[in-house]
Amino acid sequence: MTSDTQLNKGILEGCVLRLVKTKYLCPAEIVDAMRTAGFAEFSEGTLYPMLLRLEKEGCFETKRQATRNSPPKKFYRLSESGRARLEQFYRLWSATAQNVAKIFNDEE
Amino acid sequence: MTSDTQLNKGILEGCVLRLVKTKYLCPAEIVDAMRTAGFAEFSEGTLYPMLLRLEKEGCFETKRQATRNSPPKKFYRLSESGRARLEQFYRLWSATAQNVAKIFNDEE
DNA sequence: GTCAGTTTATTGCAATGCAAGGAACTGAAA
DNA sequence: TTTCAGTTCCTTGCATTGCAATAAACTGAC
Repeated sequence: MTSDTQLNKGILEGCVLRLVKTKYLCPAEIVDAMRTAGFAEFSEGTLYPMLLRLEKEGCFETKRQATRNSPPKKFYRLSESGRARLEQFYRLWSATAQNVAKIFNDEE
Repeated sequence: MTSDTQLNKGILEGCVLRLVKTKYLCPAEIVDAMRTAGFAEFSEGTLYPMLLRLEKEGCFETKRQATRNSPPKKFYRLSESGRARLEQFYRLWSATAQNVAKIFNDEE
């Protein structure tokens, strides 16, 4: 495990929550969006356990959709409880980013 | 463990490295500075293991100073190798912060 | 029915925050 | 000298999450 991974803890989850805030996305679309945003290494090995965890906690509404040539895809969108969690994350993220800025922008 | 804790992973370490970039600080001073910056819950239970870890990896120059009424204090300042680690953290932090901004500032 | 391709799911490990508790050092009091 | 209180330093153990690796399940085509 690289030390890069540690910094991601909590952040990736917050971003995924944000991505499905208003529209249903399937895992492949989430991975795409994360990579496009700059999380180039974001993988399904990270996403699936995360989705399962969050779903167990009631953060999603899900639906399945048939496809050609593969098992039906599962789509995720934020539930009410997920929305609360997203807001909590963003508050914490904003505060943390400000704290870091304070420390790094200090003179000397 | 609260979920808050996860977001801190890696970030606290980067901040501590920054604090001792140019001057020797003892643990109590580091805790003070972290709390002042907004990490209100930052504790010695977090700091000491971190200092030991980073010292083992050669990130610090240290010195001891006698005190009244207590064991000698230990002071920490960044070494060359610590400086490299600090820079690596900050690059990663900046990139990550930008990625998060991309995801959260997207329309809709 | 078997096979290849795609999607979903599971298992296990590594790293770090942090609580809890303990050890060590000092000066003063007894 | 011994004990005590105060302060500082250190250690142990657990919880959480990212992520690699692997397996399972579903589908259409041959």
